[in-house]
This record gives sequence, C-alpha cells and structure tokens, in this order.
Amino acid sequence: MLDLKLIRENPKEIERRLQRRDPAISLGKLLEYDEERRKIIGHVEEKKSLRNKVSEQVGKLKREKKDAEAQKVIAEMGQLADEIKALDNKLAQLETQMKDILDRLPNLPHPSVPVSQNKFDQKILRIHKEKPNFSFEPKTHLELAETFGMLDFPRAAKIAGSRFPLYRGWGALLEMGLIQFMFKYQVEKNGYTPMIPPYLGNEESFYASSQFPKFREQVYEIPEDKLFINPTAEIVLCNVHRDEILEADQLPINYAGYTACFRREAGTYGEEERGLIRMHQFNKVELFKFTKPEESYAEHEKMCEDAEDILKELGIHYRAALLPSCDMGLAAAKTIDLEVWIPSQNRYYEVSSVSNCEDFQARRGNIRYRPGKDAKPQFVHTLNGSGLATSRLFIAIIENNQQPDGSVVIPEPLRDYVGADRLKP
RNA sequence: GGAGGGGUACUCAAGCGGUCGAAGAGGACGGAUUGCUAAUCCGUUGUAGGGGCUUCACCUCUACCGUGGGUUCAAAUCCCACCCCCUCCGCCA
Repeated sequence: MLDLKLIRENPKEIERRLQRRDPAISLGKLLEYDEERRKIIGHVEEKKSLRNKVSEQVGKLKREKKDAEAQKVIAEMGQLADEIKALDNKLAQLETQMKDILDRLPNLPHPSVPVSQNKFDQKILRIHKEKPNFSFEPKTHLELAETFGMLDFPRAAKIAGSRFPLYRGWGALLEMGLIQFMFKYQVEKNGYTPMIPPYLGNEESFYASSQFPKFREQVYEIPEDKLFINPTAEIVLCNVHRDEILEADQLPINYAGYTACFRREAGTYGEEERGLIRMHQFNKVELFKFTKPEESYAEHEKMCEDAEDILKELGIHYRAALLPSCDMGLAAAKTIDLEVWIPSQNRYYEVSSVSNCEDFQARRGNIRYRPGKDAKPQFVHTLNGSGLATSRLFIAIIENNQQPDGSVVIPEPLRDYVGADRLKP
C-alpha cells in the first residue's frame, strides 16, 4: 500500500509514476474522497470534543448530587449523539471507498525499471552458459517423463483433476532431491534461516502481503475455516513479522522457506503450457528478506545472485531479465526474473521472480523496525524471490541433460538425492 | 467437538459506568551520586488521524484497553457476536 500522505502531498507526481505501470490509473477520486473525509473529521471531532466536555460536567454534577441540573444538561445534549453517529457513518463509508482504491493501487516503480506497456520489453541483464546444442531432436519433458515413468498425469487427474502432478519413481526422487538441495544450499551457503511455515493463512495475512483483494480469485479457499491455501511462501513468510517492531541489529532477516504452492490459475491455458509448465500445485523454496530501507537494493542484488547460484550449480543455461513497468506484481517496485531454457519449446520460462517491495507490504502488515535507541519505528523493506520453483526446474533439468542415446544425466549436486548418475531408458 | 480460565501500553499487572490514556512494578532512556560494578534518588517513556503553526520544535483536538456491533449524556468497565491463547475431557497423524 502506498502512503496516503505521500499521495496527498504530490498527487501529480505520484499519478505520473503510477501511470508508467498502467496509463489508466487515476488518483482523482481518491483525492476527492480524502478532501471530503478531512472536512468531516473536522466537524465530527468538534462535536465529540463538546460531548466529552458535557459528559465530564454531568459526571461532576452527579457527584455533587445536583441531579436536577444534570438532567437539564443531558436534555440539552439533544441530538448531538445522533449527529455524531451520522458523521461517523459517513466517515466510515468514505474510508471504505478510499481503501478500496488504495488497496488496488500498485507500488511505484523504481527509477531503474524500464517503462513500457509491452511485457516483452524486458532488459536482459545477464546470460549464463550457452544454449545447449543438440545433435538430435530433443524430446519434450513429457516424452522423457513417460520413458522413465516419472509422472502420471492421468491418475493425477483421476485423483484431483487436471494440472495436478503425480510424481513417481525417478520423478519423485528427482523432485524431492531438488527441494532438499535448494533448501540446504540457501541455508548453508547463503546463510538463510530455514523455515517450514503453515500452508494455510488467514485473511489478514493474505491482505498484508498484497495478495488480497486484487488476486483473490487465484487462491484456493477453505470457507468453513476462513482460511486460504498458500500460493507462494512469500505470503506466509511476509507475515512472520506482521505487527512487530524489529531491532535494527536484527536486520537483515533472511528466510528460506519450503512449501508446496497451490494456485487456481483461473483463466490460464494454452497449448504450450502442457505438462508441468503451469500447475495447480508445485513446490518452491522461497527466499524472503526484511531489510533496512537504505540496504534493500543491495540485498535485492544479493538475493538474485543467491537464486542464480542454484542454476549455476545445476549447470543450466538461463538469463536474468529486468521486468518492464507493466509486468511487475502489485507490490513490487523492481523485479528481476530468472528464466531457464526449455529446449523442446525453444524458449525461456520463468523459474524465479526476485522482487523488492520496498515498504509496500510492510505498510500493510505494519512491519517496522527501530532505527536507533530513541528513534521512531519505521517500515522495513521486504524482498522475496523464488529460490527456486521446482516443477519448471524439473523440466529444464531433464530436457537440457538428455543425451543422444536417450538417457538423462543427473546434475552432480542431485546425484546423492536421486541415487543415480544417469537415467537410462 | 465439550467444560472452564484469560486477552489492558515494550513486558508483567491493577482497574469492572464518570476525576482512566489508564495505578503499580520491571525494562529502556536522560540526570544526580559514585574508585569499578552494583545499589539509591529524580525525571522521561505509546501509536494513528485531524487542525493550528508552519516544517524536521511546539500547541490543540479526536481515536485506540483482542475484533466488530449495541446500550448510555458518558464504556477498559454493561449487553451481543466473533477471533486468539491457556487448562481439562473427547478424537487423532
């Protein structure tokens, strides 16, 4: 959430900056409501002040046993209570309307973010390794998985429906190995604190991380218990320190959290997205940081490198891309995507999205820190990044490592977990 | 799921219709004293939103005692609903 005060003080500038993301954004209504709200606050507080004074007087009279006089004063109060109630209602209504607008406004893009309304206008920052060259027609991950009995989509569909995975055999071992390898790597090599958070969260948590209200329809819901199923550990990890005041020397806090992730993916489909590309359920190791504002961009770079470490260790060709203004998530001020090469589709797919949300989530979740001994608490900056999402990584690994003889070489770091160096048909 | 207890400021905790933004203790901070440490004494110690004034000072008002409603001239205090925590029972990986 943006700071309303900031909007009020520089409406034109903020609007211009928001329009870099979406030219349709306008702050007119919000400012209008805000002005009316402040006017009403003036009135209602004046009346409340009067009410408080009179009430105090009544109390005094009653104590002095001047009941008759007290009754008279009470009668004089007349409709004051009703007026206050009416104004309070109007105020609540205005505030709801403002919140509706404010809750859906995205974060301000960082100055380094390319301004474009075309999501393909990303800036390629780095490319690691060469595109693999195959002397044969590379098989798709579905074909490979079939050969090795790694995935069983028909039965997964029978159990849960389409777009749910059933890993089996080598597939299950590889998937589990990947998770363990990534989790352990971020903890041991990059110093993150390992976390296994709840897979379900409440309304407040989803609001604080900015998933709600705008992206509610992407989330599975359990209405009887008013709980929602984790679509990314970003949400649950963000809420670890909700409504807390952290000490400056605790920061930065670095968490690596493993969860399964569940997304409804309503309205998304496509021939390209067959197999494991876009699932209702997938596994992810998520990196999350709470930092001081002045350190967040350095930490953003670091987090990106931490995620890239995994791809380097696995020896996969990938690129890091700075997203243009139109393509970032609501809370992000700056996002770098890591995209792996998928040979069978001759294109890159996102396996990680590393974002600096600055104080956008912290403001909603009231996550603060104390900069100095006597200093006032300030909002922290929050950062999140996949480190990484497995199902697409799974595809990249088996497709990129297939050999002319039809076998698949298991990357060195995963061999102990899988219990094999190579899968043979 | 059933029964009981409880949620008050940084922490603990009193208050159960008016003088309560809230006693007391601890902590933290500032000061005094001090050979060091400790102890003692004095003082300070919330957040948010309006307005004044104008800016990083200050004054003033309003709101906040788990959350949301209600009663009342007046609610931390009474009523209703909900949430969370603890104990016991039941169930259970």
